Amino acid sequence: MSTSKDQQQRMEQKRAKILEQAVLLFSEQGFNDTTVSKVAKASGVSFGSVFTYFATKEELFHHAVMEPLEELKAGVLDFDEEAEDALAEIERLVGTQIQLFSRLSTYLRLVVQVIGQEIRFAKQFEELNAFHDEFRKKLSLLIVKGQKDGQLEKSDPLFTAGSYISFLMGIRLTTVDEPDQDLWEEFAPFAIRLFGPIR
Amino acid sequence: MSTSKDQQQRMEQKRAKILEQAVLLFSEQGFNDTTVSKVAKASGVSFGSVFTYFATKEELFHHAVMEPLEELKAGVLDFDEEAEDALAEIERLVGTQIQLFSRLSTYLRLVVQVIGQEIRFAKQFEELNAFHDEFRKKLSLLIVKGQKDGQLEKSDPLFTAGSYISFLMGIRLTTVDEPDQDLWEEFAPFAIRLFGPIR
Amino acid sequence: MSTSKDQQQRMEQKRAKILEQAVLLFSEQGFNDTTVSKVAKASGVSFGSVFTYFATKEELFHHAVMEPLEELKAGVLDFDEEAEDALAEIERLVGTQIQLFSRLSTYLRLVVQVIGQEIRFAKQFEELNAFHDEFRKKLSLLIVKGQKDGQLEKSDPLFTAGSYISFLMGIRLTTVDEPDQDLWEEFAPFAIRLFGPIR
Amino acid sequence: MSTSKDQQQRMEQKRAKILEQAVLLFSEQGFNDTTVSKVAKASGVSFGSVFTYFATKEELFHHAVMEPLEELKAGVLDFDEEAEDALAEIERLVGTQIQLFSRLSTYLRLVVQVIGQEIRFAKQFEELNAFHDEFRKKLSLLIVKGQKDGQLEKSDPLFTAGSYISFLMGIRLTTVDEPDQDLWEEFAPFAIRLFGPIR
DNA sequence: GATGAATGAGGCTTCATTCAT
DNA sequence: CATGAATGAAGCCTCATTCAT
Repeated sequence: MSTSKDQQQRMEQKRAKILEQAVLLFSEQGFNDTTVSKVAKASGVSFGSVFTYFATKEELFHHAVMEPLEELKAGVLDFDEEAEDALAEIERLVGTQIQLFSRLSTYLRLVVQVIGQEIRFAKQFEELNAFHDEFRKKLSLLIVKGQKDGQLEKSDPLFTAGSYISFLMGIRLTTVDEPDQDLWEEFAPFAIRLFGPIR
Repeated sequence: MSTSKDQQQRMEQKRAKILEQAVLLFSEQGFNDTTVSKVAKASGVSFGSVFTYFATKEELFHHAVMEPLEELKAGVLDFDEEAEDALAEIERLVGTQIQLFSRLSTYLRLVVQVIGQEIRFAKQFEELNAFHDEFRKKLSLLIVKGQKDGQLEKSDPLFTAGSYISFLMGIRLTTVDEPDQDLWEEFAPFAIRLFGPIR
Repeated sequence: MSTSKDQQQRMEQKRAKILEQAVLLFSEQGFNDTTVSKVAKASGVSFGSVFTYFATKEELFHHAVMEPLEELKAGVLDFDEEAEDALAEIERLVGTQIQLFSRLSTYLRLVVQVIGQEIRFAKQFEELNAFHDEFRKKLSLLIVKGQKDGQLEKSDPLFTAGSYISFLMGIRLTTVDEPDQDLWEEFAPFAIRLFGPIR
Repeated sequence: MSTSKDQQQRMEQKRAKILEQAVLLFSEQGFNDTTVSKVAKASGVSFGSVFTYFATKEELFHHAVMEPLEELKAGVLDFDEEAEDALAEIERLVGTQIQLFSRLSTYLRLVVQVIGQEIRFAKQFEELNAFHDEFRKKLSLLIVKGQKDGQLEKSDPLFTAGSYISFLMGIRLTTVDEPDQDLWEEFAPFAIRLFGPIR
């Protein structure tokens, strides 16, 4: 065994540290203004070491966008589209997701960059888009149920779901991060309004 | 008289052409990936001429962000916050503004960039933010009236207005531009829901 | 006319100067050890200016190999393959070409590099090889005539021509440039021996 | 006895393997384009191990040039400069040496690199040059004898010997390695012509 | 002795800005 | 005012060498 477990662990941590700082810097300063040197400094790693873990800056960016996506996916898709009480499930899900978006707010700023420049970041955009579609479709099933049960006003379910996602992203875009207070939660009632709850 | 009116007019046109292409390129490729040379080529102007009209690239960007803002401002603030029928005015305004956003969709992509990197583009961000505040405040007056008149459900008027703006920006962010069909209009009913219309 | 003749001429000269120094440095230090910075300094030009004239270092190398080739071609192919007295023509041509090789000795060191690394410099190698073939074929016509006329001993004409060229290149390889005396001319009699002159 | 004979032998083999691959890679790709990592991979040895056997890349190159030189020396100097029948000895020696050059063709490509950049590889060049001189001098003794005995035409013996060596190196330079057929042998008659055999 | 991660110097290339014509 | 060549700072990436395990 050439590399001990210790060694491997330290490398894993280093890689994680680099990625973490990369997400932060990319999200704040964008791809171009985030130099590899800045990432190295922020991670407490030498310039060259960044390339030990990520072959190119492009690849570093790719991983910075992709790896946290898994957590986002898990959190966002964690609802029951066949829930007995559709409206209640929607209310629950909105609360959870707004919290999630608030927590991942740094990462989401990075997502905004990718979406904002689909051509430049085509590869990453495609993946995000696929996830967007998946989410929208699953959510619209729940919406359909709510409408059938008379809990929600009629409206195209896909557009309804899309509106909700746009709203979430829009908040991310227009809300300045304030560490002390959390404004995100205030938006939950409005999110629910988008679904057209009856009563 | 060294510069005739003709000359002046030609220069005015040149400047406009450069700015137009700058907005397009900046919005598609971001600040860094948009080189002065690209702008020159796209505008059919010599490389050096760009600097005749805009002293630095930074200044070019500044004008690209600021000058179209006037049109946006005019369109967005063009409503009567003391309208007799607040809900009707809101419905009208939503329609108008969604059309406006659809039309200025290229420019708004540029706005997204600025908002997404508030630190990098602090100066421009501040101006956009000021406008955001102005819009929010004026709109909330109308919302207050609607709530008083029993046309709208109760909710913090500033947050309501903010939700609406976030929604608009969110659509801009998540909607891929499709030249042939206009999806924007589909979102109008959902925008109105955010205001909590009664009945 | 945006660029005056003067301007154009100065640029032409600058380009020539850069190329000249590039040939010299590439031939002495090889592709990798010749940095663009060295070329710039040697040419009395700023670092960036090299890229005004040659888009990449690779391109600079390409031109350094290709442009002087024309002169070499002209000089080397300047003989009459149907000459009445084939042997006399060969003796003349050997003298001329040895002088030419002596004169172009710097450039030929560069040619040696290309041939020595056919894979690395595949594109340039191919061109040199094509020229090699052309030269060999034309020369072998003259050799055939000399053999028919009983002036030369029998031997495969293509190999004979090839031997002669190898010999020339071999001299270039093994002869250290001595500015004061010219050793090249001493090799002429041996070159002629390769053709197998009778008497 | 910390290192057993077994251990020593394995190390010896490892070293040999590294050197062999180094010769191959240096000859094909040159000094700079041959990275230590490539050599390690080609030798089936870990990256760091290369430095166990050769302190620096420079030293690895030095040994790659120097060690096979011994075999070349032995083969090339293995003739009797006082042979009874000088011409017969020359004919024999040419045959042997052409075979040798054909066999060592990879190594000789490396030699070409060193000669082609005498300044960069001054140290190695000097050694090759010393050998060149030794060979030339010994060979010229045989040539002198052949001329005295009326077997060879008169000509400066040192230049004659030098011409022969240049010819060999020239073939190495201009002949593309073809694994299946051996073109080298075809050049033997021409090599002999350089010595000016009478009859 | 073997391994491969860590380091940072150095090279190519891009590009905003300057300025002579 | 228009043009585009000249400049050099700054960024990404490679790779020889070091060294801890």
